[in-house]
Amino acid sequence: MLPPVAVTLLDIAKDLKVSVVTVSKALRNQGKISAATRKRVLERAKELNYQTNWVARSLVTRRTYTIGLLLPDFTHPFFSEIAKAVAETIRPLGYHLIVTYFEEDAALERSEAESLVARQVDGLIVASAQPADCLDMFEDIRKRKVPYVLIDRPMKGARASFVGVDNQAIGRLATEHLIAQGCRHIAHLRGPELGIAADRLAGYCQALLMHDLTMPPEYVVEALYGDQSGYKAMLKLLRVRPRPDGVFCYNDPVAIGAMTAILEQGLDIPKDVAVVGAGNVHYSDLLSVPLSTVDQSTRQIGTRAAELLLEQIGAKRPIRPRKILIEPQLIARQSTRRDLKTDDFRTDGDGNHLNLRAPISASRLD
Amino acid sequence: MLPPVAVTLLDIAKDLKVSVVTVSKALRNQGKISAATRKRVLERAKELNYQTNWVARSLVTRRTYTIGLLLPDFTHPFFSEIAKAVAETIRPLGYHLIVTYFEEDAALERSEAESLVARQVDGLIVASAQPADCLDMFEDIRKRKVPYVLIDRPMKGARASFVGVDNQAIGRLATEHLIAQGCRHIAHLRGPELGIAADRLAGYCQALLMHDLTMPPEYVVEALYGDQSGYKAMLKLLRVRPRPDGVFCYNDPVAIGAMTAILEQGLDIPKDVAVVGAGNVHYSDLLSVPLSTVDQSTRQIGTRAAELLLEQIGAKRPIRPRKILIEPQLIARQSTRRDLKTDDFRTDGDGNHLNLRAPISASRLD
DNA sequence: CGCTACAATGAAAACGATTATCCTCTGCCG
DNA sequence: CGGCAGAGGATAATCGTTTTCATTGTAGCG
Repeated sequence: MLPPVAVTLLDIAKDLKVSVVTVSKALRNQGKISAATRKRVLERAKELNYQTNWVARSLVTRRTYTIGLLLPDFTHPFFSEIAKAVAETIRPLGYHLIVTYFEEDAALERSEAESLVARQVDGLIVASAQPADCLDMFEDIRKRKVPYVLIDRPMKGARASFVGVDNQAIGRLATEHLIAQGCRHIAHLRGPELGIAADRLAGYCQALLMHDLTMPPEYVVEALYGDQSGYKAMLKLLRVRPRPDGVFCYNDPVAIGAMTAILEQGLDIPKDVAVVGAGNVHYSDLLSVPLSTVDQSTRQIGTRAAELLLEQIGAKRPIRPRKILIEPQLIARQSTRRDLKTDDFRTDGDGNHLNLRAPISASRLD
Repeated sequence: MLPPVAVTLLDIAKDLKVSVVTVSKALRNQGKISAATRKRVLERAKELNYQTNWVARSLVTRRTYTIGLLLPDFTHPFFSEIAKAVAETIRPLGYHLIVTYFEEDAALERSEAESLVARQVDGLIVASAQPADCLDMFEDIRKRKVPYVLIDRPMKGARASFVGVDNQAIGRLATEHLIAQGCRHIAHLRGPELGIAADRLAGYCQALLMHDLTMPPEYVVEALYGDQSGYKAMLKLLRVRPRPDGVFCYNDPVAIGAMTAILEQGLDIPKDVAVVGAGNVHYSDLLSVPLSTVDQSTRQIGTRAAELLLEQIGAKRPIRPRKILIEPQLIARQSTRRDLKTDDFRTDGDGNHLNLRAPISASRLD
């Protein structure tokens, strides 16, 4: 029977009549140790089922091999995919993830950040909801010399690396796709977040300009995040004349709401109105009309952020912050492609996009 | 300017010309300390922006205030909801969550469990993929005296508390609902997992028996997890005569695949074939035919598991393991209710089930 | 043989807290 | 005046590692 509490270096040392130092070195295969004693130590350690006490080790090495992930909500598929990608990237190096969410509550976010720092995480990845003028949280973190990387939501003034999508490109891609499909009256249901929504709007405008299309101001209607608001905004939009024949929606949920409204009015998608969303939420191809969307390579955001962070953690001196914008990709489905019928999608047999149990990202790995 | 590295108790102590112990006691408001010095300490600590070094504290208290969450995949909405519920429950007590996933890889699961234990987590919540006969992982954990709670997938022989759904009740509820809707030829697309799928199948049989209905063996077809397999299995099922007029599917993805197959054959849902799934995956009401399903109160699983674990952590002696089965709830939507049309659902205006950004669980809190 | 060089090991001092124990006042009472 | 109690605080030990540096022992070499 093994001892009731965990085996320590000292136990092994006494057992072998050597010093703790020797055992420690042997186990880490570091420093000068004869092959013979090393072998003895390793064997005995295995027999006793020794496991490193990471708390003790961390105290002296000042490395916990944990990184903190601070998210608005890890239930949201966008963030949970990021979390997974991060975890996947850091795992081979022995890192673990402490995740927290703060539900868009800036105060909670600050206290959680502090708490993670107190736990001595080696680094932090944050999708922050701090108001634009409020940088003290980041100042605090910087003072504590904890490396951190921002994702998804850029923060002006926070001197840290950032990884996100090129939101302007999203707007551009979506709008250009509608144009290519023959739409000439293209509207936009814009989102509420200043930064992101503004960029997508800018991309939309840019694309229109490049094709010498101009739209009346009523063509841009503010929606919020969810489909309810998309539904309402779309109803408003459908009363505008000339009626739009294409809509670029801030995100997929908004697009879903918009589609509901359109169908309810007895109009056809995409014949009467074509719809593009953004985000490629993983069920968007299971809807009654599979939704065209712009994929934001969610996994890549996580992966790149993790890589950047690890690089910073490994570095002696702080590294110059970098800004990485992932290029989005258009995914055309039935809600915009007038040449296709439902069944072409439902049974396209590539076997990926219908499989919910497989890693959701399987069809999007790059 | 604050010191470049973190402030320690010693810094405060020297500053105030008292001992570290005094500072420590003052900050924790414990032991005998005069109100005056306590106040002085607190003030100075705040000024210097002192933060507890949790690693150091953990080393001596043997408490890390972290709990490990070991999941097959936290990208899956079922598990990410659980994770959130757990996090929410433990947060008020100062606990944090270290999450890992193992993608149904039993070996990876074992190594991750070991790793979490080495990190001295105070407890563990596991949705295990260990084969039924393989308990050594749990034995190891028990030997290390780390409390743990199993969720979702029961493990015979692991002497630990378990929280999950009553899968048999799921089968019963779903089948009885179909019967109540007038179906008389009720088939089942069963899942692959022995434990869970078997229970749901048993519930299905039980319900049939109680209503004196008997089915030919061809009415039970094995599907796997995903919608691809549901699609194929349903095609097979549709060739059986008499053709089923109701199907209970192992889970929502399978049901979605099945619906695709049914619609493709030119049949009507629910008129020709009614469909029930299980799980209430959060987009099941956005499908072309909103899917009736059995809700498994995912949040409750997380909450109860966390409560059980905390109780165990707080206890001096190990607590007798408990088994908690959450009662599932039927959610009738259009795929079974012949009295309703699509629009009744699409615009039912309760505002919750359409809102994807709001906490997904908002409509399911109990 | 004496000296250097190096390989293998160990002793002691961190790391930053907590816990148990011990000391020193002060005030009070008989 | 002696003794005692208790409040308030200090000292020392501990948690399980790593790190730095000193101490061996052994071999190589002129």
